[in-house]
Amino acid sequence: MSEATRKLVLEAAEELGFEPNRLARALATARSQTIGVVVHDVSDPYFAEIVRGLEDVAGASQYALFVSSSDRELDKEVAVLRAFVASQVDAIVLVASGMVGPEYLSAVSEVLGRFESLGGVVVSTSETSYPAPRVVFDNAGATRTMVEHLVELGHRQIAYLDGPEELQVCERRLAGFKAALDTHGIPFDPKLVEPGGFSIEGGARACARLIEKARPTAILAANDLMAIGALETLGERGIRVPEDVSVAGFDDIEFAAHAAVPLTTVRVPLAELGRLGARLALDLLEGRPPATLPSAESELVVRKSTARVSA
Amino acid sequence: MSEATRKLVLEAAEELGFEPNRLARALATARSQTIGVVVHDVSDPYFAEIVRGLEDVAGASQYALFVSSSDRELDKEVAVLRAFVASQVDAIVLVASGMVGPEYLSAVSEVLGRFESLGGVVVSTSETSYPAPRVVFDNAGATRTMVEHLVELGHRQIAYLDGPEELQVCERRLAGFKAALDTHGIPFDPKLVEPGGFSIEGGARACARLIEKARPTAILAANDLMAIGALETLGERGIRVPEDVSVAGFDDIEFAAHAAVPLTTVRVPLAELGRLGARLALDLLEGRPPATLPSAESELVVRKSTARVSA
DNA sequence: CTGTTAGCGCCTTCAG
DNA sequence: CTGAAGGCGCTAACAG
Repeated sequence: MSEATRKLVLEAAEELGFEPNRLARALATARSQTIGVVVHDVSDPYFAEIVRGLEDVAGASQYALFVSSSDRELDKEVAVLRAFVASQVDAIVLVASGMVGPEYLSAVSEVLGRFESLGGVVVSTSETSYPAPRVVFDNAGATRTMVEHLVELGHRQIAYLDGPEELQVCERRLAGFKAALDTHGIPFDPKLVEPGGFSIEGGARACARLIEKARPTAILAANDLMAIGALETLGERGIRVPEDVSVAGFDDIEFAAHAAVPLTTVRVPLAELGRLGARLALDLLEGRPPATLPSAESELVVRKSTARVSA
Repeated sequence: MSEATRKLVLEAAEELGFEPNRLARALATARSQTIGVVVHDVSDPYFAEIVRGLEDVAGASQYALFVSSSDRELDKEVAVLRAFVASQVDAIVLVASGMVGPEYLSAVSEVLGRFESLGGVVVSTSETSYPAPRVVFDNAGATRTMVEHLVELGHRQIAYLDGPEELQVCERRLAGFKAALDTHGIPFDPKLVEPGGFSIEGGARACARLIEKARPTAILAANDLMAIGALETLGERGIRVPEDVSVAGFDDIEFAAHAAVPLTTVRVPLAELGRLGARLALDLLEGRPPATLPSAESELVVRKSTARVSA
């Protein structure tokens, strides 16, 4: 075939919008240019923002993203992971926090171990016991920072609205909470901890249960969604925020600044977490030395929902 | 091979967690069990909720979802669509609203037309000029309902915070706005329309520009995000909602109920839109007669941000 | 009805 | 350097 013909063919292909079949290419090269992303729930702004970050850098390198929600159920998570490996994704990103307990690790290891031994890359942007390279975020430390803010405002009766206790991220956040109390000589009172779902509704209910049995001067929620739910419950009861009780969130989802009372919270750079996670996965895939321990820093964001303790 | 051997192999496969290679299967069968979803921005709660709905029903039928954001840019959208067809997705779901103008239709048709002529299925859950089977939602009608609510409260100076004018969904919503004014004998005043980005920030700015030049008694935003932005701007200016001015949103994203002032809005059943879209795509893929014109109904949700006009 | 074979579209190898 | 051939893992069509 002459050079001229070659050009003609290429042009014709271009004109006809011909696109090489990625499936066939993937089968031949054992590279699908595809990354599987497991989240707990895509419609949760926390995950949605991370996915966006992932998409931005993965997309720039022509990787397509499979996104699936596990609903914080081990079975679903395993099913999703299985589907990813069956689809020959090049990498899997664990955005969904791992679960506490040995069943999680063993179930997940069974799938991911095989995946990795076949050359698959696994990275994590969350707290998980599965030993994968990860983007580090200090959940415990960030929680301590928040507690410190509350303590500085004079609070000592600090309640904690915990998320789903089976999540490792909740364990870490709770650990930070306890540690902070400890360093400030505040005894830990289990009655001041109330778990609930990681949602507005969950936070609202947990808060309702909490104020039935205790009267804290401050309430720290395990995430912004729960804090927003707390705001709602408090509002219904005529308890003013921050005059009667301070409320703090965690994550700084976009909406935190626009809640009924603008939320004091800890900023977690979600999109950045996603970007770093994707970069880490790409580096590993292309055999580049990954950026030295990619880590995302938190930042205390003080808004209107916390104030000096009154009386 | 004997029956016994067969069983043994199957068991062994099960034990080893063997999963057939979906890529190879896809190549052989020309069915990838994969659906491409184009949204404007996954981190926007509007799209995140729709994607969740899509995922739920597609996942139940073992379809995996590619999700990509176009950022409301034609070039990106075309690139995303091309990538989807190159990936041999079985169906493409247009969640991202189409754009006004002939370039959109021709650019998108070039890719999608080829895709369809090769047996691909295209469906839409949004306003788009591309002639694909779709889940119907009456944007104009829902907007009229909202305007009617405002009119019943005595408002006649109604401003409209429009979204990105190049979006077809905005065109529809604006058309509904104008039509409603017309049926109530309220002259349409272009000064009372201010466009902005479909975001909190965009709404905040548009609202700021608006109140520089006009004093409406009610402000209707093209979506909840913009309405939330308007709430912010109004709050900064000391303008009370709903006492001084009523504000209404559109979509009823989860946060609408928890905004600084709980938003009166129009509920768009987002997750349902996604579910219907996925079902439509699946029906078409499996050659089933699709549900008769799948359509999603809106509902007026009156909360605290709108009130009878004062004075 | 089981067992074999060709081929999906591409890439990589090897020969020319 | 260009061109032909084999194979990626699977399924469909076929022969036995």
